[in-house]
Amino acid sequence: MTAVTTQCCAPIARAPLSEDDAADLAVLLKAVADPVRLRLLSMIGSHPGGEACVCDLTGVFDLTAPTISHHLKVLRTAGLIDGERRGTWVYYRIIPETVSRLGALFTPLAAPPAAQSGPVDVELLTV
Amino acid sequence: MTAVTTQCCAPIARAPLSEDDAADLAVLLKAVADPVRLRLLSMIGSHPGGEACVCDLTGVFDLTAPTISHHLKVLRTAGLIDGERRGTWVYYRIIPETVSRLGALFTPLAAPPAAQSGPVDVELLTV
DNA sequence: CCTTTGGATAGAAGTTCATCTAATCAGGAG
DNA sequence: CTCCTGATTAGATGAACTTCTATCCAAAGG
Repeated sequence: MTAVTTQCCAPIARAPLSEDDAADLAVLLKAVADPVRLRLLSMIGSHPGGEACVCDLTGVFDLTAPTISHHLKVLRTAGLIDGERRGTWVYYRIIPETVSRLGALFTPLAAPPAAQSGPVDVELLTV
Repeated sequence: MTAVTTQCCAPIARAPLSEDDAADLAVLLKAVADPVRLRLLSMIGSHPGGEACVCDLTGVFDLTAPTISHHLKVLRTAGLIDGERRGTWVYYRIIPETVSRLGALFTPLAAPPAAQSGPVDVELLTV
């Protein structure tokens, strides 16, 4: 266990964020701060096999294919998903490291109403 | 323990998000998807006593007071912070429940490179 | 080769958002 | 009461974002 142990606050509430870190994280958060992209991310992540074809995604929304393509590109540019063409179709899958980076920002606030049974060990990411 | 136990994926990667849930969460995420608001949140949360006066916040940024006030209002409207006037000054503090709701969305993806020692119990929030 | 289908790119239109200046509200101090 | 300071509200402006249509690229089949 190489992590720093804490039982208090989320990283975001433990020390002031630097200007650079805040700018970095804002880019990442902006990528997921959209209903369509949030649903795309969850559809890709929960798809059997861990990956989803674009053709599985376009039909679900009331949007044109280029719009879906645009949103996938935003997620991809942010490093949240990765895509690969195999033959005719393109498959996307989640990049867990980036997703967990978001979670680590807000999570270790522990349980606010009823505290967890024991102290929670938290990786202190360098963002 | 009334929670569902899992050792796999973040909630966002476990089941497709409904349209309504995605819209709700996008509003919350949009509130934190800004460098200034991210820093405001972390400055308020990490301030001694758990609360910060607006006067502590305005000087740090290269922005006018009304702009800071606007950002604080966005955070407040989203339910991430709460403010109270005491005499001359207004003090803001974090609402941990809302912050942890964000963390719960992305976190339980476990440790991607090296798995945690044991399975992690995760509250399955209804969002 | 030509055609068809899946997907991405280019550019435009409408909307949302961050920021400013100016004006307003709330408490204290003289 | 009047003035000063802390903070918010109102309105305007310019940039960024979401979505569209039209076009283009890539792979597979006839």
